[in-house]
Amino acid sequence: MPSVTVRFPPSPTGYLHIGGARTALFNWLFAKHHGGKFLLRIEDTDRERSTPESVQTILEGLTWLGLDWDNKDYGEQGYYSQYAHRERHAEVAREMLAKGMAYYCYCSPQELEAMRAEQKAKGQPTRYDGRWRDRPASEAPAGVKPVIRLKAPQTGETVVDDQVMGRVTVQNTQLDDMILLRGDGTPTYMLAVVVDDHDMGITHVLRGDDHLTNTFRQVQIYKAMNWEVPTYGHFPMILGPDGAKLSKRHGSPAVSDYRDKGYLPEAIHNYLLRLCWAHGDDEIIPIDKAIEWFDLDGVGKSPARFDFAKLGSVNAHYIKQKDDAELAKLTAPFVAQTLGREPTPEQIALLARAMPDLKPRAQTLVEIAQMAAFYFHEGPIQLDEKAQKLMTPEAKQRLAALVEKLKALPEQDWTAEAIESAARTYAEEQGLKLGAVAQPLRAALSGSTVSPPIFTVAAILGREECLRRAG
RNA sequence: GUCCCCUUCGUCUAGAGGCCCAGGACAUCACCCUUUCACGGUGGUAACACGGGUUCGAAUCCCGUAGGGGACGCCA
Repeated sequence: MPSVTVRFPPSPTGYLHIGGARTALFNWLFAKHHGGKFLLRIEDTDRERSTPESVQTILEGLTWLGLDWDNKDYGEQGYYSQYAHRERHAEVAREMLAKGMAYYCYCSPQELEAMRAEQKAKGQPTRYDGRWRDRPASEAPAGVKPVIRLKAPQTGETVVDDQVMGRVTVQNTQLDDMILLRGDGTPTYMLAVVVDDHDMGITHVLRGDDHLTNTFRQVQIYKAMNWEVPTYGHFPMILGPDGAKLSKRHGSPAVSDYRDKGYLPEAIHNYLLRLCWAHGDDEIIPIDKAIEWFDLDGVGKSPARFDFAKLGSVNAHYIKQKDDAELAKLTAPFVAQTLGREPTPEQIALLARAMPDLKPRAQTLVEIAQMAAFYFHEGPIQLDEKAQKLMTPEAKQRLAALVEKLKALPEQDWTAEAIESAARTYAEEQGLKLGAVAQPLRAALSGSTVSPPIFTVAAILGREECLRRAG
């Protein structure tokens, strides 16, 4: 058995959340760092809200991020389904019942609701009052399917030595007798997590700190079963740019949206890694370094806000670093969007050639695609407003004169250097600045006053296409 | 309401009593490079939430206040 086994347990009720991705990443990194295992468990005990589509989305998200789990060969589905183990969960609940660590409670949901309403009205904390703790089953109302509740300790305290938050203590009077098994015989989250974590041999439970208070209840279950309690670590939450919960209002909580916006998985990695975690002054941390450096002592305690500007700059870094041909391939789907059709292999090859001048100008693949759109334009180029303004009669005259010079360049001499040299010579002859010649050419070839270096553009575009556009 | 956690530049963070009148990154501003826009380079603005202690000395330790977040479901 490896010394470290961790898990990522999403509930399949929607997309893969960016916060969930961060949790998955930290677990994955922790496992890799310690030579342990990273397991995936789908928490699908809520049959109402769990969907197979959501499972798919989550699996895709993790795969896109390269967070491969080590139990891919588990069962038919390739992951551990919590629902599939419901019998085991029920068995554990019954075992606790037999040991006197749990009891039947015959309260109806309405009754519990009324109890809470009353407590709230009195300004008391809302907790189950243990009314069925010692009542014999003979007093059970007819027709009610009882739940099984944990007989939790009523005195003393429960302590968690959290690897991130430190030692946290809660008085047992703050906790109540939680439900382990529902009236319909299905396990609650609290029971299922503990049983599965135990059965899967989980050594470290690393998750968002929204689970910190759940931990005390879970520890009580371990104690009742006399099982070894795992090591815990709770990461601070990721908040939206305004400090509120990350939502669709600003940016998005869905990992798939970042892929669709043209972010690279390695950039998401690097950015997420630096939220609540640091290794000195290091900012750009490739995956192998992340594995080497990641550990719980580097995790901070305070929540972090999501900052799109920084994500953008990290993404820009990884774009610049990426191989041109590969980048062209990754950009192709986005080109298809702006183009309205799939780019041809020739167009992708052209994109790769243009890439050295495209990639330092972009933060996302979408931006690359937009910037490259003019390359693929068919028919006459539409000049944007600024370009039109630039095209004064004099500018047109200069362009025409330059085109005449360029016509003298044969196909095999159609290089960026030769074109630039022609433009420079012409500008010098006329006593003009280079820009006075280059800008009209830029407008004619790209339709804009802004583009990658125009002589390179002209070379990539080719003699024929250039003369067509500028002529 | 009860309990738990958190609090260093706008943002992410370094900092584990003297190395800090606080360092890096992003953002921002200026300059340089330059055919446009970027990239890149150089420099600047900018923070220890507040109030008490402890100490020769506190961003670092303790207490309180304020603010933020989380949990209190037969959801996970």
